[in-house]
Amino acid sequence: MDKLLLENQLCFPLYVASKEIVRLYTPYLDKVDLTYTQYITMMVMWEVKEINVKELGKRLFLDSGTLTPLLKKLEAKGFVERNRLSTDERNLIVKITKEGVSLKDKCKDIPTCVAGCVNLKSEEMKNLYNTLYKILGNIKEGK
Amino acid sequence: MDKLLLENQLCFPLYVASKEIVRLYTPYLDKVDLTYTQYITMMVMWEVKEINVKELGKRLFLDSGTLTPLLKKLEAKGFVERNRLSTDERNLIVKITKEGVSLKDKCKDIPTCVAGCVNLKSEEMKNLYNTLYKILGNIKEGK
DNA sequence: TATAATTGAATTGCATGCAATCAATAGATA
DNA sequence: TATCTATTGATTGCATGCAATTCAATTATA
Repeated sequence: MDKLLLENQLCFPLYVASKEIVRLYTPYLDKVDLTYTQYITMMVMWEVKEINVKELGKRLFLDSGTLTPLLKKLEAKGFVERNRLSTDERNLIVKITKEGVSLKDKCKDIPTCVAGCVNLKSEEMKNLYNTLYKILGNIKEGK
Repeated sequence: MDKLLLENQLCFPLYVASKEIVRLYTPYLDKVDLTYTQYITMMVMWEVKEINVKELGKRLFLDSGTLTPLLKKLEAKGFVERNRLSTDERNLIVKITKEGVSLKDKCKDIPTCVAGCVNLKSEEMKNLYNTLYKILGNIKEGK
């Protein structure tokens, strides 16, 4: 078997599926003025309300090079506030605003819409979910 | 269940796993002076030897906005040649060079190295592969 | 034949991603 | 206290991705 044949790759369909699903989100996210990365960032904000950049990056698997400009844009849109922690000025605290909180309601139908396009059975979704987190665990372990 | 909770997303681990695996490739690809996108492009070239941009884009799920600059870089590195088709000058034909062919041998151990880090059982890999291609099929169908 | 429609690349502009580096600050230690 | 080290964001530079637009070549059609 040729291991350098595209159709024998596992990473390639993963890479493509990721991009294609993000693309599925685009028309829905456009309506609420978010990009996909901004959307998953808001998910964390809806959950925690307040967090510093470091911890946010850990949850999203993103570094400050991506997050800093992204958070400035979310701030410009009025969904979050950015302030230094007075007791340690190195820490930038991101805090959700009222507008940010109310944005969640406008997003409530998005997951169902996208899931419809992906159209997997519940069992397949669970297996996929578990396998992906297993991969992430294995990669982290290997570091 | 809160459908807007990050841990309830299926797309998110897909998105992260894709990025993390691409990151695993990076140190190996650096040694052969390729990026991940250039690498999968070369996989197609190793297989077909000659192809136009349109068809290449279909195989890789990439458009000319990504491929045009990428192919110019591969040309600058000497791995491919770019020439217009004389019978229809709209078509740009990408052709692999001798250097491009011999590059394959330098890449032969990369898939095994990366697979080692991902570290899934053969059965899980097969299931994942099938599920991902099913998703791609479903998305294409929904269009 | 002249015009319109189509096709295939290239270009442009915006949003990531991420490695590497820098700057500021806090904490530890001599 | 003064200095060294570690931590945390911000910045920079490069490589995508991709939608939208433009451009050139070709094909279809009146």
